[in-house]
Amino acid sequence: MKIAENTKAGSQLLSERLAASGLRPTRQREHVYRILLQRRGHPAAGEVFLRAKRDLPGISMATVYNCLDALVKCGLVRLVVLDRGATRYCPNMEDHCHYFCAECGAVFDVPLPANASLSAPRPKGFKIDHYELAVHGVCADCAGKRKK
Amino acid sequence: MKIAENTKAGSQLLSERLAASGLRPTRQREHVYRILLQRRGHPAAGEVFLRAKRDLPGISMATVYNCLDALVKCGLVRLVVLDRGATRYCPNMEDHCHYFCAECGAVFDVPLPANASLSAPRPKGFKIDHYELAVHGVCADCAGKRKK
DNA sequence: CTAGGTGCAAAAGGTTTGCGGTTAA
DNA sequence: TTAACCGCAAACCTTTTGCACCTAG
Repeated sequence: MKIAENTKAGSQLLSERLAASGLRPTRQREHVYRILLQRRGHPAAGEVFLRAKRDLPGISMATVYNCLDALVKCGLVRLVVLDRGATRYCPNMEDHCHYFCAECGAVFDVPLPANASLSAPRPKGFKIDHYELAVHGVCADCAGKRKK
Repeated sequence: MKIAENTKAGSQLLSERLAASGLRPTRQREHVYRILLQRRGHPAAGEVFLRAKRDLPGISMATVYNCLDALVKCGLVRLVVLDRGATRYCPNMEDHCHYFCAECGAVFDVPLPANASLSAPRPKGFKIDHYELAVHGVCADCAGKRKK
């Protein structure tokens, strides 16, 4: 199933999901969510803030964080941390892993096979919420540049 | 093979590995490495700093970061980021994943099966350096406390 | 001797917090 | 009406940087 990308479907999904978590839909949250959907590449809060300001000149950084947290809380967005730098946000909730280029910081989503599951033993009593698989390395572009 | 834990073997391994990366062995680096080996639980730089000060009262935060980076560079330690909080450091270089309790912040190492490998397609030309698999959830202790 | 490492202090990010004013239900 | 949310600014914490002094090879 494709992620809702047009405005109407996106807004409605957003409202429902927020409501389900006891959160309100607001112009800012809608905007932040749309930015995440449009911009593949897993932007960090700072980049989301800059883009959001284009349409909502008054928006503040604190609000961006509030919106991102709300989206994470209602299950529409995942938080992705890959290095010591800023946290990124990923609106793709399907099972996938992140290929991360340590050189340029690019992130590529790669879907995981439907049957993917962890066969390793788990700590006794540990309640799993979700997995996060990151593959660190160098992307094709950077590998090319490096040779020169 | 067990990780070198006694002082002599540890020091020697450390010297060799540092030298192999063109880095010098120093009292501080040795100390930081030993702290990481002794303290399971993947401490962050701040905690390493506090422990290091007990024996090396003059050590500075900048040096701790320098040491940690040196250890990462020479392949003795891995950097682990799990949330928006501070980066952690893991001296276990065997294939394993991290079970992370979102409630108390505890981290449990779980070895991966020897044949573990990723069957998913990778982005064209991407050169893989290493994987990082994190399982987010709630540990047994916290799950227990939560019920009350 | 000298490149590399250390300690200090200041700065640079990134994220969180408190508070008065605003808004969705 | 009112609890939730916003914008602002300051605080906070982690990490990086510049520089003078020290040390391993």
